[in-house]
Amino acid sequence: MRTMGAKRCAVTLEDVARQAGVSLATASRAINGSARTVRPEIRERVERAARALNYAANAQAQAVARGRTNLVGLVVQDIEDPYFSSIAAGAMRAAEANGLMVSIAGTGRRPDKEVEYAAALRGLRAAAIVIAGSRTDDRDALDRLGAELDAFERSGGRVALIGQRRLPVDTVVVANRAGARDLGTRLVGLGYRSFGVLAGPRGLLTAADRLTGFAEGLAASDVVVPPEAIMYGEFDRDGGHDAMLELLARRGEVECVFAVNDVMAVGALAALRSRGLERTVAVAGFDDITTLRDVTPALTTVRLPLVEIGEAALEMVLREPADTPRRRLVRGEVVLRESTPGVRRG
Amino acid sequence: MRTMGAKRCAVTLEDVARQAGVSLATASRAINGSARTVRPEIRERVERAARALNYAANAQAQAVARGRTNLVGLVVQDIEDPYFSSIAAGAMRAAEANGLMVSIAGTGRRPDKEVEYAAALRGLRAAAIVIAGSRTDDRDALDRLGAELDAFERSGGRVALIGQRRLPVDTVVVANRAGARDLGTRLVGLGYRSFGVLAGPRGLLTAADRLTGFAEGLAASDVVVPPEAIMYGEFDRDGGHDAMLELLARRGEVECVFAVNDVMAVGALAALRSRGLERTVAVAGFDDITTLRDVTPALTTVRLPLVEIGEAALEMVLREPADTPRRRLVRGEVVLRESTPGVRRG
DNA sequence: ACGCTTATGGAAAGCGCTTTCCAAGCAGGC
DNA sequence: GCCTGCTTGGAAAGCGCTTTCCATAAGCGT
Repeated sequence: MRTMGAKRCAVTLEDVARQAGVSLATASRAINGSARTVRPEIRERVERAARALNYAANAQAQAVARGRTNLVGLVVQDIEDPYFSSIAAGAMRAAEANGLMVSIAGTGRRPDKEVEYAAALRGLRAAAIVIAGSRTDDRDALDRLGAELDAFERSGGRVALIGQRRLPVDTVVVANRAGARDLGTRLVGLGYRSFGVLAGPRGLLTAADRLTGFAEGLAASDVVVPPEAIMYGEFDRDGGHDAMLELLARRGEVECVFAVNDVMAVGALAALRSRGLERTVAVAGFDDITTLRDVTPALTTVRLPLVEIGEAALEMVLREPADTPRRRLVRGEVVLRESTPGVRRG
Repeated sequence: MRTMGAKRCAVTLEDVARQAGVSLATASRAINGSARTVRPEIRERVERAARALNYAANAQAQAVARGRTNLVGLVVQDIEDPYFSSIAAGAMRAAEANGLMVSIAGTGRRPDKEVEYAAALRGLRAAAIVIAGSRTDDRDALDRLGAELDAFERSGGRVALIGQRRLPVDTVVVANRAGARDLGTRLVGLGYRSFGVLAGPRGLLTAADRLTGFAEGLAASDVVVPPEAIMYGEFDRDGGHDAMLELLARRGEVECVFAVNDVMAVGALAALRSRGLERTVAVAGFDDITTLRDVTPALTTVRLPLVEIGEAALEMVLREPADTPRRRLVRGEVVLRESTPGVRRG
């Protein structure tokens, strides 16, 4: 661990107190808020001194003395991914509204990094941790995360998870399965009968839930996705692109493809375009990423209120802890656009 | 400011020391690194105790005692904006490589928020601040930011700016003007003669630089953008969309439109599409946002290595301070795609 | 005038660490 | 055997705050 070398030589509260001609205690009470009151005249003097010296209270020292922080940690997979950056934006907005600073860490989709950062945040005595996580099915990583979060909670911190509903802590549950089910139903309603799915990585529960839900939605109308039309791959744009090409190579005749997230769907669209098929094969995604709203053909998808999800997680963590984990369910809403124009069957 | 209520009751170093049967000093030396050595046998005992108690050193207390932090602050306008989230990703990557935690704040494009967060980070005794900033021409806000950063540096912190080259601190300078100039030149080379510009907000220097550079690029070939074809507006997707519509309403005949960033360009494309003109009017953007690489027609733009910019800023801030501010120049590279197919004249 | 409550300033004891400063133990050189 | 010098553990003094706990002064009903 590299740390900075410069020695700090900042203005301290003692400097302020001396300058104002009062005691340390009084200065503290006047400036940094306290149950005790200070005579207005003196408070004014202290404040003036602080301003003159450009005093900024040492938050670390305050944290040590008070035994609490105004720092919350947010752990995401990849801040560059619009899914996570929207969640982060929501969390940051809620944090700001509550006077909290947020520290963000990116795990690069490695579950063990989640544990590592959780430990770091415990060290920082963060007031809370929000993990917008991997939803892996790696039992071992999950257990270690659970243990770490447990230690964090026992030491007085609060925890909320987004999406990950397998740990006994407050969670914002995203109805991936229900959303995908709705989508499947609507697509069948549009007349599609032959489907492919770009299913993302095998171990990723989010992806698996969406696949399951989608299959359920189709099954309600007795449509099935043939196993060989389910292509696994990466969860990103290139993953969608490559999976699409492979699907095309394997089975030419699909009418409609469901990519388990928008970014993959866009990759799929690009792949189809490269074959001149972008108006022939219908494509649907999931998430309704803002930046992707202007692709052509406009993407049918399931809209998730990502910013609100981030806010909800942070607000959850701000409330008094409940004796039993809370869940807050967030549903997605199917948005049909031109990428699934529907079939006219003769 | 709202803070968490729970009192912390975490394992302390004293607990570890007692459990290991050594003094506080020894425990500290054994666990948290020190110049002094500890006999291997004792160190082992301490480490085992720490593990048994699941000890996590209180980073706040360490910071107070040591007088330094491993926290760096990153101030961006809007983490949801892919421009900033890419920069953040780069900065976070570099931070992680150096064992630093990063705290991110979003200003929502309000310059006074930058000052506010800089002050908060000074309070946190952050090792460094990186501001990916507004580049406003608001003199007053700039002065206050300068004063705050000055105080921060004097108290031992390091500062780097991205884009903002008006303050005497280390800066990653983005060659907006040169990039736009190149773009202008290339577009003229493609045969375009009649241009419009979607110029973003009036007070935003980034936007202004890109406009200026673009005009210079055209001027080299004696092409000018008529003032009434320069549309000001918001710096986002809707800003581009609306400005495009207005431009269309005002002057029907432009061949090529330059939007000062990609997000606006996509908005413009959407506006054109709504008029059936997306293949008639050429569009160029700036930034080469990853998520936007799959729009159709593929967007001609100036590629900025955003992730590297974030990394560069963080690395700058990690180096020993120089007596005179460093600048690191980052140039953009024109990428011609189908949104500017070129004109066949004659 | 008296006791009693209430307001308000200061001294000092923490908070959980790091880092002197001391002292003890031990090897080696004479 | 004594002094020097090195290693290593512990006591204690901070780091910059907050928050008791005290002390003093003022307000006030009787």
